[in-house]
Amino acid sequence: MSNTTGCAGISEEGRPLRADAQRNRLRVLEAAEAVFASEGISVPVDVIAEKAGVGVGTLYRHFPTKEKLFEAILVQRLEELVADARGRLDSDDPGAAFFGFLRHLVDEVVLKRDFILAMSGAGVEFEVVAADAKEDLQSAVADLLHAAQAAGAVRGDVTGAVVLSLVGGTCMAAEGHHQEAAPLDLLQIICDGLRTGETSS
Amino acid sequence: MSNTTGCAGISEEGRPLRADAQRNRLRVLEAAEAVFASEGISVPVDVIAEKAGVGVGTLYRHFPTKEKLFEAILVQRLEELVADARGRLDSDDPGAAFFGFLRHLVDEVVLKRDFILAMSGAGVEFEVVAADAKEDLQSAVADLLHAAQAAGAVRGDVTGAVVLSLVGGTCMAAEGHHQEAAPLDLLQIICDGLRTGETSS
DNA sequence: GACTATACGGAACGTAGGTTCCGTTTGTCA
DNA sequence: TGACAAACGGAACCTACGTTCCGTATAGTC
Repeated sequence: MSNTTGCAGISEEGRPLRADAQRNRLRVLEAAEAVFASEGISVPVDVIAEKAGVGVGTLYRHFPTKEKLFEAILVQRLEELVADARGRLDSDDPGAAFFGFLRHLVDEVVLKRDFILAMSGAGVEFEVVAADAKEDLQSAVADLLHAAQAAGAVRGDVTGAVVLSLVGGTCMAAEGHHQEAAPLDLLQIICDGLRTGETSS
Repeated sequence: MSNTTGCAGISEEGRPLRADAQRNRLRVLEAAEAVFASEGISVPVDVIAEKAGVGVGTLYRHFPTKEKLFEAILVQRLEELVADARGRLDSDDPGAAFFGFLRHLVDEVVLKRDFILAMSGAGVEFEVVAADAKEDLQSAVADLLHAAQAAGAVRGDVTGAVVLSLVGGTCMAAEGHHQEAAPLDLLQIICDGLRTGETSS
């Protein structure tokens, strides 16, 4: 909600941004998105600045902190995911909608290595608080889940948090053991586990 | 195999260690184990040294590098796990043996936050090569898995790598979303997914 | 075209953490 | 007990990285 990405054109205090500033802000965001996705959150800011074709000073003019920059990207991504999830809510096959979204989620996260790491606080130092956006995602997933449960496509004893953890874990695992286990294979098993009737032994 | 832990008593070149050196080496290992487990791999070495009651110089006398120190611990843990897995191999209920080991694995890893992180290369900078030990674990898990599959307790289309990734992911996920999703709940679902007959849609 | 607020670049700063160095201490052996 | 190699401690060093500062460049406006 809180204009973190800046809606590209207006500065923090309402003053309109100069044209070059607007351009650079965008460049930084794009570069950061690409670099974070491919290298992870721990890339030095210089790398981002260079890729964006600006100096670090410029980067810091737009984002007070590396963490804030990352948060801006994170929020944007989470919002996209939420939109996607909401779009599936009025499907007439809630089970397919739910599992389809999980697949989408995994695809997305695997492509953008960075942000699961952040969401799970793996980077340790990063305690990003894109809290609003995160909660939105959680509630959207919970909605999908409940619909799927109501339709009998998913066991009743799981929560949205559990689902998100499972998917997150999958992505993180896939991240590490590079080729060995394809993320979608892992997801398949999890989905099967979610489908099963209640807990066995 | 390759005496990374040092068998406490003999130095790299075969010379016997002085009594105090022997003692300190052990203290460092113990302190490191505890600290890595509770704080993660990124704790400063000073912390470990302090906890061990030695200076950093001493620490470095025994382990040429922070990474090597960690590797020593890692190898030890992996060996324990392998032993545990092997001990379950001659059970007369291969399914229970397999799932029991997974549960043990999760318990262990959750307690020692550090080493899944390392195994999955999440720390980014850490590219620990406890390769031998890791392969041992993989093969032990594969053995358990195959027995369970032969007994019809586990679906046939999964590999040891997949299982390890799933379990690893579970632990990492549980690590992040602290209370929200208990690791054993997550594991339960994964186990159910592994039990199911072959892949559905 | 001139003026000024805005923005830029990148050198410089501060800190954190891994590693090394070396003067001091201590175990071992005769 | 004396001598000496082995080991110790921790200050100092070095590098990496986030962040700040300030002199320079430039978009917007009259």
